[in-house]
Amino acid sequence: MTTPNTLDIRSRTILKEIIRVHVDTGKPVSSRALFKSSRFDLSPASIRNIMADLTDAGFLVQPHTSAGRIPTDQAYRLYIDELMRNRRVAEDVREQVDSDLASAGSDVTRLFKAASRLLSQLSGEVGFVVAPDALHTVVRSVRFLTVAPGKILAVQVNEPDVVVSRVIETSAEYSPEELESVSQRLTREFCGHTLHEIRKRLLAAMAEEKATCDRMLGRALSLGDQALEGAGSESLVYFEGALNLLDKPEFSDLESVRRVFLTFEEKARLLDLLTKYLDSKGTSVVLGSENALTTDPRLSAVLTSYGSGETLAGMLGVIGPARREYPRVIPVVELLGRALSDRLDRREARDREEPSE
Amino acid sequence: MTTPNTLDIRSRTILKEIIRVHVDTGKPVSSRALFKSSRFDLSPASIRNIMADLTDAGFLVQPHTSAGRIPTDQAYRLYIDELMRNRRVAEDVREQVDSDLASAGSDVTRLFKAASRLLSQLSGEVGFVVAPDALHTVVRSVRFLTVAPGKILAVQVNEPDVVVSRVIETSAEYSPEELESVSQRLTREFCGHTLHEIRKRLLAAMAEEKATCDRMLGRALSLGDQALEGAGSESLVYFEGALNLLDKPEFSDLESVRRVFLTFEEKARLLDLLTKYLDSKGTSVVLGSENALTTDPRLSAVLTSYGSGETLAGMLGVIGPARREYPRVIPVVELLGRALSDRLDRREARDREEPSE
DNA sequence: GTTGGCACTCCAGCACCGGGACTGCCAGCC
DNA sequence: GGCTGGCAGTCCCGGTGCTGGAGTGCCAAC
Repeated sequence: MTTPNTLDIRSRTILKEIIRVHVDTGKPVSSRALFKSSRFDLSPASIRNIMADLTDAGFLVQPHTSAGRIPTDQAYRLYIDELMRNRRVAEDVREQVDSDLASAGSDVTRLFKAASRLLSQLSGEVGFVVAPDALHTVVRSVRFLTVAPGKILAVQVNEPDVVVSRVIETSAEYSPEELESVSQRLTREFCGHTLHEIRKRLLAAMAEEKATCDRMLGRALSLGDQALEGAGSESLVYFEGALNLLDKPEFSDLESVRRVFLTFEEKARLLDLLTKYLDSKGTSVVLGSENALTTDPRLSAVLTSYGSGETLAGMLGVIGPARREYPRVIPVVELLGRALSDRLDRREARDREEPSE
Repeated sequence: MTTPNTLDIRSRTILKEIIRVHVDTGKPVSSRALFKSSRFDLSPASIRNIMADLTDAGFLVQPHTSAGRIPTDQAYRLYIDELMRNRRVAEDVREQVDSDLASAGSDVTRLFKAASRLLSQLSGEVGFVVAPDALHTVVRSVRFLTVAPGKILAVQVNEPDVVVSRVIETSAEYSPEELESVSQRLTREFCGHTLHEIRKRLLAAMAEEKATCDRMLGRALSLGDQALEGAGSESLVYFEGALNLLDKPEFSDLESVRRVFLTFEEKARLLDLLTKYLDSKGTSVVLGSENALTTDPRLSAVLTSYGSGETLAGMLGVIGPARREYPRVIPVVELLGRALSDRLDRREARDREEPSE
C-alpha cells in the first residue's frame, strides 16, 4: 500500500486516466473501461489491484460494491497540484473574451456583468465576479449633490472607476457652495486611502472638532460620516448561470437543487468564505471537502483575484462540481482575471496576443 | 348544462368551496371530501352531478378518470372577479411592512429590495418590484462630475429620488466650471420632462446647433446625448424568493424547476410581458393560460402599479402558481403598492392605520 | 331533483425477478 | 513477486404483475 505522497508513476498514470474518463462521462469508472480506453500494458485484473490500493489511500471511492470508482476531492487535489498541465486557451475564446468585454464599454457594472457571463458560458458552471471590496479599496474622490430638500446624494469614486452612490438625509440645509467645499475638503483629505482608514480618521477628527467647535468642519465631517455609514457592508457580487448546474448529473435531484439555489440566494455567506481567498494572489481551487463553501460539500470553486495596478481589488471565478475540466477551466479563469485587470487598468491594447506564462 | 356566465347560486357555492379546499390541500378535490368539509344539504352523488356540469362548462378538470377535480384558470378568473372577497390584512403584517420599509431608509434601491423581500415572505411566492421605467419617468436634474481624465460621471436624478449614474468617456476635456454650467443648463432645460421627450428635443437641438455653431452648447448637448444613450434600455427589476416555488407541489419536478428558473434568468422577456399591465391602474391577476407569462403556462402573477403623485411609476407583485390564497394575497400586494407609493411620496406618516377601501 | 348502490377505472405502492455491470479473490503462470 | 484469467458474489436497475384504495359515472328507486 502506498501512502498519499508516494504514489508510484503507474498509480499516478492510472489515477490521472480515471479522472479524465470520469470528468468526461460523469459516471463511475470501471477497470474494464480503463483497460479499453487507454493502452496500459495491464489486464483489467491488474488495474483492479491498483484501483484497490488507490481506494485504500483515499483517492477513490465506490458508490456501491459492484460499481466502478469515482475520484475523491483528495484525488482532484493531487491532480491539480501535480498531475495536470494547463491547456492553452483557444484563440476564438480569447477573441470572444476581448470582444465581449470591449462591448461592455467603460461602465464598470456592465464590465462585471459581461465577465461573469463569459465565465459562466465558457465553463458551463456558475460564473461570478466579486466587485472590489468597498472597505479595502482606495477612494479617489467624494462628491455631494443636492437631489431634493434635505436629501443629498453622496458619490464616492473608488480606484478602478467604481462609483458608489447613496442618498443621505440631513436635517440641516447645505448651499451648493458649501457642498462643493466639503467635497473638495474631504477628497483632499482622504484621496488615496481606503475606507477602512478613512473611517478611523473621521472618528478621530470628529472628536477633535468637538473640542475646537469648528462648525463648518463639523458639518463636513458629519456628511462624510453619513456617506460612509454602512458602505462596504453590502459587497457587490455578480452571479451568472446558476441554471447550468441543473444540467450536471451530480446536482439533478430535487434536494440538491434546493441546496444549491439556497446557496446562491444567501450570497452573503458564500461571499464571506470566498473573501478568505482574496489575499492569496494567483489562482486557487477550493474543493468542498476541504473547506465547505456552502451547505453542500459537493460545491467547489476555481477563483483568482484581479486588480488594477498594485492593489488587489476583487475576485472572480466559477462555482460548480469538483468534476470539471481543470486543464481547460483554470486557464479560462486566469484569462478573465488578466483581461478584467487590463480593462480596469486602461491598458486595453496591451499584450492582446499572448500573455506570458 | 350551464353556460359560463349563468352559473346558479349552488354551482357557485360548490365551485368556491372546491377552490378553497384545493388551495388549502393542493390535491384534487373529491365529491366526498366536499360533502364532509362543508355542510351542504346534498349527498356526494348530487355533488358529483354538479361537478360534472362544472367540468363540462370548463371550470374543473380531472387529472385522470378516477381522481377528484381541480379548478381551471377559468374558475380562478370567476373566483377572483365575482366569488371572493378580500380579507383585511392582519395588523402585525401591516406593522411588519411599515417597519421593514422604514428601516430601508430613503435609499430607493434598498426600499425596492425590502419591498420585494416583503412580498416574497408574505406571499410565499416570488416577490418582484419593477423600478420606474427610466424612459417614462420624469427627470429632476442632470449632473456631471469628472472622475478621471477623459471620464465623466453622469448622474441623472429621476422623480421619486431614483438615481441613475453612468460613466461616459469623452475625448474632449471639460473644466469643472464648464461641467457645472452644462449641468445647470441641461437641468433647466429638461427638468420635469421624461427621457422620451428629452431625447427628441436633444436631437432637434443638436441639428440646430450645427447651424449656429455654438461650440459651448454643442459640447453640452454632446454630453447630454451620451449620458442618455442606452438609458432606460435596462429596466431594473428586483426579484426575491425564487426558492419558494420549489416548495409548491406544482413545480417540484425537475423539468418544472428548470423552466421556472429559466424564466427568472431571462428577466427581460418577463418584464416585457409585465409591462403591458403597467397602464392599468389598480390590481391585476394575470393567469398563465390567459396570457402566457413565460414558457410555463402554470405561472401566474398578482400585480399592481405604484407611483408617486399623479405619474404612474412602476409595478410590483408576486409570481407563483395560480393556486394561491387570493383573498389574502391580493390585499397584501395592494398594501405594498400603497406603502411604497407613500414612501416615494414622502408622505410616510399618513393613513398608517386604515387605508380607505 | 335527489339518493344509495354498484361496477368500473386508474393510480400508487410493493414485491419480485433477471440481466448486467463490477469487484474481490484465488490459483496458476511467467 | 507481479501479472493474469476465471469465477463467485454483490448490488443496481428496469420491467412486470399484483393489490388496495380512492373516485367517478351511471342507474334505478324514491
